[in-house]
Amino acid sequence: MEDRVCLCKNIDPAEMLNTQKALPADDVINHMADFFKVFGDGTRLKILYFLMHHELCVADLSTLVNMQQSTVSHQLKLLRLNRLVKYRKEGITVYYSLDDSHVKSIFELALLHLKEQR
Amino acid sequence: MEDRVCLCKNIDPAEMLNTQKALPADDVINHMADFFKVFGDGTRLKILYFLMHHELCVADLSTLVNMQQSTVSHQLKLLRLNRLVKYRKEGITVYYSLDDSHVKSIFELALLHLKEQR
DNA sequence: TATATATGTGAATACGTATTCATATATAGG
DNA sequence: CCTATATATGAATACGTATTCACATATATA
Repeated sequence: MEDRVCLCKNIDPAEMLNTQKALPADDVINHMADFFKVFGDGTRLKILYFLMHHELCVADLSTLVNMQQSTVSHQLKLLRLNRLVKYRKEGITVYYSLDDSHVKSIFELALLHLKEQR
Repeated sequence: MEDRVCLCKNIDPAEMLNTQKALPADDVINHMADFFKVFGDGTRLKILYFLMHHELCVADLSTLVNMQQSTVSHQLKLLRLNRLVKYRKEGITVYYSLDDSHVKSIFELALLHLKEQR
């Protein structure tokens, strides 16, 4: 980039500085991006969708999403790391369930957006 | 996958079928995933954030996000295709603005989620 | 028409990531 | 202890994608 502070073609430099200062810090932005990335995959969306209705073990989940158990395990790990799901062990099987109250609202917003397009 | 309809380790086969039927169609799921993918990138998040506050031309946007104009143009195209931003041409310069009422709510939900983690 | 400026775009590149395979780990039962 | 079952995980692979570079396009102005 140039070594000027601001190119300011069309808005007031002072206002631009204020706008820039109001931007969330880079790590916040990155966390947000990571959060949305989790929702940016069909398999994970399906998993989350099913977990909105049931607590489910890995085997049943992999049947429902029609993917290999290994794939589902990998994705569940990602969902766990992002604290969207939690699990409970019962003997040999592991039951997963939602661990975030916002998942449903987020789904609904996305569907709203899609509906408003032709 | 196996040629059985359902492995049904732990939930009732009938209920599983119902759950499976209630899942949005694959193309809806894919559209949702694509929608979230758009938010899954820091540069685009910043662009959207700035457009929440101002209508802005490409040059000013690229200054604000501190990225090359070419990069910003590419990302704006993606945002346009997903109908998240609209533009207005004035002579030689192009002004972008938000084209979706849900962007703000979506940002807020993400921030809520992040706040609730340690 | 020639030039300058703002934006858009195709190709190349480097990096991320979803899936699969093979295998490891953990646990229950004999 | 041995076996079967459920889940987790590392390596490999194939594919997607964010960015940059170089250049094209469009528009205003001299």
